[in-house]
This record gives sequence, structure tokens and C-alpha cells, in this order.
Amino acid sequence: MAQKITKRDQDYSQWYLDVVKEAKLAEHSPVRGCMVIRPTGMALWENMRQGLDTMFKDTGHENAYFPLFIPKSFLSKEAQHVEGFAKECAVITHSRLKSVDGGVEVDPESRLEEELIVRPTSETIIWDTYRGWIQSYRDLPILINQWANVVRWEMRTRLFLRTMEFLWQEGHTAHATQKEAEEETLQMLEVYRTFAQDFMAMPVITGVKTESERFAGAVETYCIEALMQDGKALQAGTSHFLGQNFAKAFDVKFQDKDGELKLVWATSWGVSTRLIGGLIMTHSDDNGLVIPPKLAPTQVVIVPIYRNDEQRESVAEYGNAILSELKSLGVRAKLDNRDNYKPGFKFAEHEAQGIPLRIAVGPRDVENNNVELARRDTLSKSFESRDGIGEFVKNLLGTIQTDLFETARKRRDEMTSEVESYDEFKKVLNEKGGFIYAHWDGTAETEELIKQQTKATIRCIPFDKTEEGSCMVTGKPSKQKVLFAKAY
RNA sequence: CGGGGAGUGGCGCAGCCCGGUAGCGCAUUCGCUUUGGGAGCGAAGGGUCGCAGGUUCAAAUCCUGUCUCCCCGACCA
Repeated sequence: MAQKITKRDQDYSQWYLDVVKEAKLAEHSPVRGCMVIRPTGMALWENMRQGLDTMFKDTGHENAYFPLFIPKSFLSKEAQHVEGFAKECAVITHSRLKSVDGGVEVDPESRLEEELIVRPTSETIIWDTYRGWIQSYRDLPILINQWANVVRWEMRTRLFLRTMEFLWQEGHTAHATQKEAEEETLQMLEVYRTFAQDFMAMPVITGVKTESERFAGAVETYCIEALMQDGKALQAGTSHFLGQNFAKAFDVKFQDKDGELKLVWATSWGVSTRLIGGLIMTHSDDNGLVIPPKLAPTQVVIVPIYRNDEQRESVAEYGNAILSELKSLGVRAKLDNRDNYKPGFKFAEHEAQGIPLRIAVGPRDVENNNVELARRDTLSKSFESRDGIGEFVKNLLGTIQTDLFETARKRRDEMTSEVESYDEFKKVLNEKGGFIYAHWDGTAETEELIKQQTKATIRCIPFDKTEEGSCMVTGKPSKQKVLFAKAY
């Protein structure tokens, strides 16, 4: 029997872990800080990947793949970049083991001349490669994405939200002009925003990071920020305008139309399996995971109910016909005809796995020519006619998708405050949490002070909060409010 | 890296103080009865108690060392 899930309001961390476990998404591996993504979790990631990949292709990008290992020297070429990542790199120093009475140990003879770094991100190896690909303005732009795993030696990990190794995509583009690169950066931010909202049903705030939160090596970092149900923010994706930093570091120049030799402009952008963590914490409840229909590996599950073999057959026939109808309409449906579990158990299990819609069919339904429909998001049940059930379900899935977004947006809005003073800020942060808009003087010192005193950080400087005011801490003039929250 | 907690069948735990070489619940397998919200009964299989030393006639239990994981902080997608 599945273990009960800890109440969400009681212990949010435990609740989160329970949901992940009960939904069979992932589990801790024996390797410190790493996770095993189970088939259910992988199917979800694959759907997310497909949605994103289509959007990348639609905006002119192609996929490629670069090596996992990066020569140590590459990492030292961009000063800011090194500083940001040096402290969390896995380093390969040797190439083989040797047997020593029953066990193995590292063969000291095999020490590498130059150590290899397991990529924490691929800017360096990619820009080293781009140097060879770019000579003329005709070679630009280069619009490439890579689906890969990366490793960051994190101190403390949490399933999906922060693991030592994680799956992600990283886009790396090269452009002839600053304007084009900046437009690309914002375009991809918009792709992320659209994906988060339309596929994940997760509302996000877009904006630009402060200098202290900026990606190591970027000129400007843009982000999407989501709010979790416990009132903490999650950085769900980033898009960086890299300026000419990497072009300078890796000497990537092109000859322009005017004959001049110029440095290339760059962007990079990425989202990771962390999105799954965001998805969980945006929609799920005490019964387990809730997945929006667009991303659900299984959108509809049909549960047959019967008392004897005769009923079993008629119900199976009835259920299979519905299954075929749903499949023919492109609905991802399955029939749960396992005989070793009772319906109640299956209901609970499907709910824990977040399947958006359940259809229960029993002898009564066969007789009355109807079905019992249960929505995962609202946990409400209704009886619907068997006739036209395919179209009905298809529409309902669409409704669930938009309802999930609306519910999440409403919750986010209710958890968003605007304050005018630092006292009010601290009060709201302690009593309510969530997103808080407040004026800030734009200095790193004030930002750090607020962080030290309240643990809240500036999640982003949003695009749409222009209004004159004065910093809630120092009273210095401010052109706009910025978005604060405690964050994951 | 600092503070706390924990390592005992697949999972969750008890036993440890006060040594006598393992037990409970769930899961698994088989059988019968069940099936509209996490089924019941009966039987069976499965663990040298994280690892390494030490004390002892005897160690899950006491001592020393060590590794790992989880939680809270600092750092980060």
C-alpha cells in the first residue's frame, strides 16, 4: 500500500518529498546528491522537453551536442565565469584504476597532464568550438541548443530542485550585432514564459537579475520567477545576454560586410529538470501530484469496476471501446485492468501520480450508458453520457489546463504584496511570505543588507513596475519597484 | 563547510540505557474469499543489524575510528 502523504500545510519539505515518492517520479541514488529519475518522471520530462524543443525549432534553433569533459584551461579564460563556477566543479585527474588485493585503487601512473572538468555548463567548450565555425558575417547567426546533463558540486541537494547532476537544455547563440543578440535573449525569455504558462500552467514574472544574482560571465541575466505554494520563489529559467565576453575570451571574430574584423555577440539560456520541482510545488495537493493535461504522460485513466467474471468482461469491453475512442482523438489514455488491485487503491494511486482525469466504468454505467468522470485538479466527480464522451473529455482536458493556470495565477496574485516601508516589508515577509514589490535604491549594499536581515532576495527587476519612489531602506530615489521573495 | 538527526529484510520502524547472535507494520509469493475510495483470512520467502577495529565466553546492544544519508544554515538552475 502506498504511504500517506504528509499534509502540505504541516511540513512543506516532507510533503514535497512524499509527493515525489508517491508519484514515482524520482528517488535518491546511492551517490551523494544525485537522483534516479524513474520512468514516470522521465516521461514527464520527455513531454516537457518535446514542448520546449518544438518552440526552439519554431524560433529557428537546431540541436547539437558538445562534450561532457572540458579541459581545465578552458574554464580559466573568462574571469567572471571561472569565479562563478570554480567552487563547484567535479575534476577528473586520472584515467584508470588498478587492482589491489581484491579491490581497486586509482593508478597514480595515470595522472592526466591536464585535468578535465565535468561541465557545469558548456559556454567554454562551445565557444572554443565556435571559433572554428565563424569567419564571416555569413556564418552568423549560430542558433544552437543542446540537451545534456551537467554537474555542479552542490553543498546541499533536493530532488529536482537542486541535484549534483541534472538534465537541462542550454542554448548558445552567436550573433553579428549587439541588437540581434539582445533580441535573441528576450525572445528566449518569452519562449520560457510561454512554456511555463501554456504548458506547465505556472504563472511567472519576467525581469532582469540584479548584478549580484547575474550569471557568471553575463552582461545581463533575464529570468522567469515562479511562486510556490509555501510562498517561496523559484527561479525557473534564465536567459543571458553575454555581450562579447566569451568572444573575447575565446577569440571569436568575424569579418563583417564592411570588411572590419569584429567580435561576436552571444547569448545563452537554459531550463532544467528543476522545472519538474516547480510543477509539483505549483499544483500538487495532499493527495499527491497534479499534472496539467498538456504535459501529463497519461491524460486519462479508465478504471473498470466489476464483481464477477461476467461483469468483468462486459465492463472491459465497454472500457476498451472508450479507450479506442479517446486514442483516436489523440488523447493519451490507458485502461487500468490490473486484477490484483481494488478500484479504491487504483483511484488513490492515479491521484498520487497526477493523472488529470479518471473515468470509472462499472456495471451500472454499462447499463445506463454513462461513465463516472473524476477531475484530479478539483477532485470533483460527475456522471456523463457515454455518447460523445471522447469530445467531452478532450474539451474537459482543455478546461482543466486553463483552470489550473487560473487557480495558480490567483494564488500567486493573492500571495503578492506591494509595500512602501521596510517595517511593512518585514511584517509581510514574516506573516504572509510570497512576492513583495518594494522600492530599492539599486545598490548591491542595500540588497545585501536586506538579504542578511530578512533572508529575502531580489528575484528580479520586473519590466512593468516603473514608478518613482524612494528606497524602503535608505530613502534614496528609486525609479521602480523590484520583486523580493525568499527563494529556493 | 558549521549545527542537529539517522543508518537493523524492498519500504517504514522497534530492540540498544540494563550484552545472551533479531522482531513488528507495510510490501512480496501461494491459496481461498473479494472488487463503486488505499480488501480479509491462512501459509511462505527474505536481514551475518552501514563499514573497520577493540572489549567479552558471548556484541544490533559497550568503546574507538570511519563512511553515508536526511534536516536546518551559508552557496547555487
